[in-house]
Amino acid sequence: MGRIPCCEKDNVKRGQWTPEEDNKLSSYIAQHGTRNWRLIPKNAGLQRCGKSCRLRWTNYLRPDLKHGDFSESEEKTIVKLHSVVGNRWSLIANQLPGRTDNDVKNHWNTKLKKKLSGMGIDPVTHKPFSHLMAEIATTLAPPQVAHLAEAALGCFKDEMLHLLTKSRIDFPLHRSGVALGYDMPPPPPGGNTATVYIGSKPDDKDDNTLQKIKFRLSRAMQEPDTLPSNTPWAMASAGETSDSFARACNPFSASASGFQYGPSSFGNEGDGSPWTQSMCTGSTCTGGGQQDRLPEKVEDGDGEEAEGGKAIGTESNVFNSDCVLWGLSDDLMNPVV
DNA sequence: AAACGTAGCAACCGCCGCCCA
DNA sequence: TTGGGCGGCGGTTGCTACGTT
Repeated sequence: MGRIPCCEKDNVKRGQWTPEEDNKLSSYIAQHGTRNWRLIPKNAGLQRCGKSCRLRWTNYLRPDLKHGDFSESEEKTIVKLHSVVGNRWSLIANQLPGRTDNDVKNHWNTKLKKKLSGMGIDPVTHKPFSHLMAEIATTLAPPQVAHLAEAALGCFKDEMLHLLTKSRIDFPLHRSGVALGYDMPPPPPGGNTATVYIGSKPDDKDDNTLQKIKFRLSRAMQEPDTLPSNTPWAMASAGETSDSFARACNPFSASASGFQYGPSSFGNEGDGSPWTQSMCTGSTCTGGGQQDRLPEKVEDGDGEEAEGGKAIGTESNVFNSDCVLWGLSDDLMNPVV
């Protein structure tokens, strides 16, 4: 069986577009519009697949496209929306005028993911790595916890070493958290520099740092209940001698600035954590079935629930009550615009 | 200066859902 | 009701520029 290819691959050109091709496509679309992508290359005199033309137009040639770096607010929007809808790039791009899904996806994969990881936040679940570990650890018996700690150490060793010793963190940990929409607690004394340098000479610190990480990780795993609440975000001080790693197990606190994850949004499951399963079931918030669908319409003008709402989350529609909490406009919460 | 590694971006691929005959 | 065509989407790949050793 198999699907019929969208065009005869033998006769179509692939790879980079030339300026001539761009001109042909642009001028054809300017005259005739984008009605039938299959016919466009033929009529425009291009030896390209219709799909390729569509992609070139939507991702590059469209006059309303914004080229260049993403602004802080754009990044913030991406992070916000990603935490809700996951990898629904087109949906996210819809909220960023002039940006395409490809742009957003690339920016996420090349920049934002690393930024979040560097902040100790899992870009998939938007939870602090340490909190994830602590959460898992609470379900395990002590011997398993020890194994988990070892395994985690193995998994994250490279990243941690990179972060802690190899190079400077070239984005401001605390402020970047705010910039990305996370509500970041104030930095620890002396740790409020815009660029944080951790460690000086990697070689003589590696072993020592590893030992510290090991110790803190084990402690965090074994004593999740003793973790202080509302303690400062501590990743920036991971190179210090304090129990910063354990403190990092504590997620962000709630405040009025920016968007935030909050217990009220997702139903606190009684562990004192603002994080709940509904937020953390996977990259695309897939709880299964249709749960990852955005509401087609959350509310109409009268505040009356309209039909077609497809909730994200488990019990309640997070969009219904949390627009304000997330600091998102109604437009953002209603992707069908 | 050359080799190698990495990051960023553009483009491709294949699947999916909608529309229409 | 069904099946084909088409556009849209997300994941992945490949190329290029830049940085590091």
